[in-house]
Amino acid sequence: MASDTYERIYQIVDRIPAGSVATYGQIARLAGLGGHARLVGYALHACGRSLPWHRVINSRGQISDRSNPHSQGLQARRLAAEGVTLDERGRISLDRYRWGENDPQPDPWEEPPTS
DNA sequence: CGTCTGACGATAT
DNA sequence: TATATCGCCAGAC
Repeated sequence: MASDTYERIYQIVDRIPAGSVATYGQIARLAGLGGHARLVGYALHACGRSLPWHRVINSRGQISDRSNPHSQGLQARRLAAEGVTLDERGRISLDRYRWGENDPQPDPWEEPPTS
């Protein structure tokens, strides 16, 4: 075990449901780390476990750059396998897939009031 | 024990 | 929207 801090992070990440994604900052907050998102990223880098780390992305809705480019492709592939689609720019719609806010509520403005 | 680095985030420009 | 900077913590040396 690396430390309680990391363990806490791993627990949160393990809770992310398939088809949803969470940001590093969001996880840091849920783990009681405040806004220290960097620790989440570093923890995941050192996890080396069967964690769904691919469901964790940065606040821009993109897959963060890392030392291993190969891992980026793997993450994108895994997300796609779970139904998370990517933009042409490689961005994900956080509004749509963000963990805890993925409630389908299109609310289509069918007819705007003209009064 | 000092220094550097890293899978981030928010703010300013 | 993209780029530049700073802050923050935990490991590796």
